[in-house]
Amino acid sequence: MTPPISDDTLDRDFYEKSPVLVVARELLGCVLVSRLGGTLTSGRIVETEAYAGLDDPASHTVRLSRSRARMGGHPGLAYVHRSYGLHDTLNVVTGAVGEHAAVLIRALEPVDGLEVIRERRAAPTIADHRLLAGPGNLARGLAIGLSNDGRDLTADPELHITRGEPPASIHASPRIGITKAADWPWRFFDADSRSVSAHRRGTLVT
DNA sequence: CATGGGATTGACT
DNA sequence: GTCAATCCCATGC
Repeated sequence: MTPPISDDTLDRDFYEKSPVLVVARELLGCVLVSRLGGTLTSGRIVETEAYAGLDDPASHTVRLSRSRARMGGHPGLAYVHRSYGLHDTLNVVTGAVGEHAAVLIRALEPVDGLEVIRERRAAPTIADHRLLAGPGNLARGLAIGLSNDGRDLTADPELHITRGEPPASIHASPRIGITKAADWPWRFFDADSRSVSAHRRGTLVT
């Protein structure tokens, strides 16, 4: 029996806000919960990136048809993308239907299911706090794959996000690994977390 | 149908 | 710091 969605699960109103930068910041400190693969695994979100709609040259929605269909849909739906043929990455659609905005979840601090996460990562020498650092790593650790594209995170017992304590200090920096709009400071991270994926300097936001 | 780029990662110099 | 693995999808012939 899968437990019901809890009261503190982020709802449609949370994801529907604009601009996407606000949602990207507010997701920091929330907890991504997965029961995919039959075991509870979860982590506290410490790093996100915002991708805006058709005016953001770096967003998949301007280039990829599947992304365009997904990101133009309802806020709170998962958009899972395979990157470099190897790694799957998790995004959440935000804003109004047709706005084509999404937030990429880039890093978590492990909370539940550490043993299973470590098995899935097949990385015996990695420190606990680094197991879910990086978008491909967290998807692997929480058993999130391409087949989970389109899940509704506001109503899915197996994949959703719950409210948490916001970080004391949030920094912003340019987004990682993109070539277009590479100077937009749309990556946000918890300045005090050791689980942030890349050690790039940021500027204080809060 | 052939080709090339990409929201990455870990191993290695 | 460099580099290759690997596949989805868009583009062009």
